[in-house]
Amino acid sequence: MMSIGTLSKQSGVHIETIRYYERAGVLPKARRATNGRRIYGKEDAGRLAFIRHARELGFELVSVRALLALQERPELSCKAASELASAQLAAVESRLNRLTILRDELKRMVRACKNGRVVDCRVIEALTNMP
Amino acid sequence: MMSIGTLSKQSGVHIETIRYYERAGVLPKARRATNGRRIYGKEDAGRLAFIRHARELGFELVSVRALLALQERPELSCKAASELASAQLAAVESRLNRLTILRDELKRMVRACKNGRVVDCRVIEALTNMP
DNA sequence: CATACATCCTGTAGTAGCTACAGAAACAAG
DNA sequence: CTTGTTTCTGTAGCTACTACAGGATGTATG
Repeated sequence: MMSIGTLSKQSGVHIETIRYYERAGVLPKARRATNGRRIYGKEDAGRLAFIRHARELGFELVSVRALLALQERPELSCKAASELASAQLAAVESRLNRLTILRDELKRMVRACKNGRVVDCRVIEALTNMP
Repeated sequence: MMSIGTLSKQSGVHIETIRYYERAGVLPKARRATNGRRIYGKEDAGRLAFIRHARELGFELVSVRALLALQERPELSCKAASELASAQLAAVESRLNRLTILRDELKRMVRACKNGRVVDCRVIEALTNMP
């Protein structure tokens, strides 16, 4: 049981953003105290942290909702859940591949620099022609 | 040497977005034909594809500019380039870690489903308490 | 109890990064 | 020369926030 301010501090998400997420439907309508203020439990902090990570990883709110749906609809058939998860999995693996390539190129540059050599940066070539 | 339409088809980036990138300064001001239309070379397609990948990976345009700067300023000292690359590298590795965790959880769910078991989804827990 | 200050509320407006459309000019085909 | 496509500039709309304004409520202190 905590206020929106406490939740904000705990999750690192701005108060305004929390209210926005409620409006946008990625957070459920918060329970209200008798004075009208929003009250949250600790599971909300988890959900919020998840949304933040997913957003930072490049998923839009539509995809975040899809991922959250996996968590919150145990009545979903195995098949439906698996299809949802598979689709997200494909997107995640594609990102992973490209991030790995980018990382390797950045690493190469830093390493070359340590050896005192002039760096030639090929981040563009590295990512341009991707599978 | 190609028109904005051809570049758009080749790169998969909308014409309007290409013009927006020029305005936003992630693409250089395009050369113009005598009739005023923009002309591009094939290096522009590469740069554009790179921007698109970087954006999909969750980098904002400010970071994209930083990455592009690495490529396009050979006059940068080894130290400066290395610092720029290191900073981006840290951001990339953080994303890689979280994406890997998310992927493993999605894989686990799909696998459990194949075995006919009811899935319990733990994507939230997986990403909530991250280093 | 009164005053002060923090926290919350709703609502609206601003920002980044696109995306879409309107209206005009230029080009290309028949 | 007409028709249709492409491009131009400019503006308006969209998503996902972010930042206020103005008001109500809560808490701490003299």
